[in-house]
Amino acid sequence: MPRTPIWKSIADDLSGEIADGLYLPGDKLPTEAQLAARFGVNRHTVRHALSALVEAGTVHTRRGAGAFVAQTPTDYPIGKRVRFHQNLRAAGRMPTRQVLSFTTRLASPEEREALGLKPDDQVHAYEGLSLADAQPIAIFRSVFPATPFPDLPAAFEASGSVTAALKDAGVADYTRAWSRLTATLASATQALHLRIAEGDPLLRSDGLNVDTTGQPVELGRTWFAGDRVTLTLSEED
Amino acid sequence: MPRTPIWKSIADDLSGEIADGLYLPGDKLPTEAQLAARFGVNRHTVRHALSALVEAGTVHTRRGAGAFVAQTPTDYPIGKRVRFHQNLRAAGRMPTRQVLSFTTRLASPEEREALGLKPDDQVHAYEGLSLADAQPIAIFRSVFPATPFPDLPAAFEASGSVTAALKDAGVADYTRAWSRLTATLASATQALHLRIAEGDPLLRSDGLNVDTTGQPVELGRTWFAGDRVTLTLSEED
DNA sequence: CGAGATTCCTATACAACTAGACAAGTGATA
DNA sequence: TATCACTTGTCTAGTTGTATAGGAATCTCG
Repeated sequence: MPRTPIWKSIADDLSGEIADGLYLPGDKLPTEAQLAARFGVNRHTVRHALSALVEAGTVHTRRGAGAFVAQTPTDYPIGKRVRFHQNLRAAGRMPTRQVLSFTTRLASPEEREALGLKPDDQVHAYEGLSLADAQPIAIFRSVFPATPFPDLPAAFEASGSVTAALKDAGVADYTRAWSRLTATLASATQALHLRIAEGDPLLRSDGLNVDTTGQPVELGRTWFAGDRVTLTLSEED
Repeated sequence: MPRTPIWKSIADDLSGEIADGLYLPGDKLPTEAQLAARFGVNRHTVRHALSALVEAGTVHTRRGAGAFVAQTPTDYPIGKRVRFHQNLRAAGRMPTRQVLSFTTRLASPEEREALGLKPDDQVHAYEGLSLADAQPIAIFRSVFPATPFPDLPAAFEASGSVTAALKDAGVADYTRAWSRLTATLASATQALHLRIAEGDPLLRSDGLNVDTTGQPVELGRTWFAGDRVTLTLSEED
């Protein structure tokens, strides 16, 4: 008669309470010490239970911060040609962008090459997180040449939107000059942002946007969480 | 879970950006608070990373003023990697291929779905390696419906080329109906074929080819070695 | 049955990270 | 000059991650 392990019963209890809505997605669970006290077991036993929930995708943990109820993990289809947001909206997801940083700095050699800049030229670098239903989907970094758009940071500050800020700067429309795709592994910080493990696969998409006159406007690089995202290309787009 | 401490990963990121010339000697780095926001960590973690850079002599800090790139920055060696650029459109028609297997079997549910087959329908499965400069670039698996092409194996045996064999079967031309891209990790066997390490990143491309009448001809799946290959999307794709 | 291996759980210690608060120093401005 | 917002330095406290060690129950196989 195989007795059910305590950690399993704890895991069942917790996932039941989560399913009952006792803890909503994003909520913090009690600390391991509190749970250990509540169930009258060692912290390690609680950890075993929690790691089972992490494995199942029910919760996700952040060292030093706590364990949090995860959003429902699903696969997000993303079209290439269509705008990222509209695509997710169509799929019934709530798309969000979270700004991580917006700085002005010197351009790297690769950025100079792609944007056609001179050695001392500066760029605006915009980094952020793309989320769907509060689930991180991708990390992006956009780089804009600073010379043609000196007021971009201010305009971005005011409107909170890059597209709006670009419009203010006179760029009504732009098109994709090229896209390049490759696969990489998540670094520790990338994994942290995307709430995945270090070494998980990422789909990296690089692209250059140019205005109607062919002048480079934006050099973008996006890292998609490989196990959450599928990039779809269809002939119709 | 994080094999690499986050502070170390941050330190690597920052020293890489300094090496890339984003910040020149004497330049001020973003404030600890800004970096903490960008990397999504606590300020203490950023401080840990910065103190490692100070230790290494890359930057120096002044209380109340900021962190500055040291005058004698240690430029670090850039590993020159040869990257193979591959157009997604042409991906199915690589010059040098190595046949791993050519079998006829029942279709899987996914294959039935994509090719529009009935439960008992059979398919020809063609697996192989794509090579460039005698180096394995990708693993591919193509699946053809057996009913329209009963003689494909024989024709392939004779000509050694799938395109030629298809032509014999009356398919003069075909086009790509859709492509789906995602990132995965290399399994042990995949790693062996591609001569990479298990757990290295792979770029997985799924695609369906249809003939001029819209009839499915080939369902393909290709795993590109992420370290070696960049997929380029032209505007027509 | 019995010995060894495996699983389950406890216990301890330390490293990594978060959180908040306050002191000390800088730089710009009135 | 005095002030004030901002930045770095330091401190305390709490939480999760990992490593090690060991005891007890259970499973496996000769």
